[in-house]
Amino acid sequence: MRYQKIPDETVRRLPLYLRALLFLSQDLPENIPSHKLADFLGVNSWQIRKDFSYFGEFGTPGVGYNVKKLIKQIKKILKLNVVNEAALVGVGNLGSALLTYPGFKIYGFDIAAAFDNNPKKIGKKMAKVIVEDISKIGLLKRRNVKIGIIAVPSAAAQETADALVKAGVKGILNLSPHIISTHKKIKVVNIDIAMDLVRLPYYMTS
Amino acid sequence: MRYQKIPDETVRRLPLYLRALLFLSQDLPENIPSHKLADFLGVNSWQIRKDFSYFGEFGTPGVGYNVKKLIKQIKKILKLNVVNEAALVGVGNLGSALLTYPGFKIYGFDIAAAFDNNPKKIGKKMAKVIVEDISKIGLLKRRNVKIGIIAVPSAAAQETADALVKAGVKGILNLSPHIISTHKKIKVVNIDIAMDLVRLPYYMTS
DNA sequence: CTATGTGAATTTATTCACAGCA
DNA sequence: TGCTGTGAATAAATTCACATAG
Repeated sequence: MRYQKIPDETVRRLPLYLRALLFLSQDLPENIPSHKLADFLGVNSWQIRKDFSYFGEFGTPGVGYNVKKLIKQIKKILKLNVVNEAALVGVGNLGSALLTYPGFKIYGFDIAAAFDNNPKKIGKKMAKVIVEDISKIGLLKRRNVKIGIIAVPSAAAQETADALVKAGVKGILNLSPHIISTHKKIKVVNIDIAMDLVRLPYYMTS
Repeated sequence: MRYQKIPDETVRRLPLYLRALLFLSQDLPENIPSHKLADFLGVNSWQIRKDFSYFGEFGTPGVGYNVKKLIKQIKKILKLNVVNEAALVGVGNLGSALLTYPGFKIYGFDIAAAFDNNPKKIGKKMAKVIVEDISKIGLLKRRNVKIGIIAVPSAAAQETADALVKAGVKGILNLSPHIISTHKKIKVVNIDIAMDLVRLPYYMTS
């Protein structure tokens, strides 16, 4: 099973496993069996074992998985074993929330730059970064930042994406409701909270 | 095909179709063929036709789909044809972003109440609502609010969920990274931006 | 002719069940 | 005995190809 394509669904779940393991590792024995992790996450144990099996064997029968080793492995698979620097564009409410959110660090993420077009915001220090003028976005190339986060109003999303790609960014998290188009080598992940909110009534009983 | 279970994946895509149609309907002819909508969304036309086919036939061969009728249908399917009132808990950066986000309205959503435990915020008017003390959350029952949005710090997520459910809420959008457990009749949708961000390095080339 | 709607084929993902290791 | 790892079975979703409607 070791050398085959990893299902997309498995890749989607790995971050969830990682988050759970990082949380549980605070006060946990050295090893965790798949069913314990499964219970915590509300999924099935065979799902977890199957997912892990795509990457090789890092569990011990009768014992479980070594938590530290497992965390290390998942980080390696997801390429989180190095620090990933990201640039934020748009320091509104949402952007500010991201800047001040301390939770990215444990995944090896660091928002290393922030841009805005509002003169009132430019130059201000937020969290650890100083907000820069959007026109300076090209500097990302030199700084070797490969990830961009779009938190600008819808109407500016496409041009922001273009500017990010031009600045050498290879992956984009688009938080605007606008669909952006890029070269297909660029990986784009979209989050529109409205899209998830809107699904609730369909599933709600009564 | 008309009377069978609707695939979850189809339900997940319906809001995307709706968003695109609402956007396109601004300056569009009366009808749109599936391939036009598909191009706009970057998906395949047969996917769209298949998805729509689960709900009945509302297209016209040789012409396409009547945009207005289609919007109406999708809204009806998703139960968005009535106003859905939601309550926000936690008026930090993220909560504020949601409160001031005007985009929910077109989906029939209205954040009708906001709660916080910070005395400095209680009583303040934000967007259209006045922030109330978290202890007043029980009043939602009387106001018939069925949807809750959790935007509080991780550590308070579970107690917030419990309070919301006690107040009669049937659907929860959990924006905290904490996994909340509720009665299984309650529909919970989780968004953790970190989980999506973290997936980028895996897919990025070079 | 154009575009829908859908059975059938294919691909992908989930679930099961159990051999085999510690 | 307890738990992993995985082939095999099942289920679900996607893709195709085309009959059919306007």
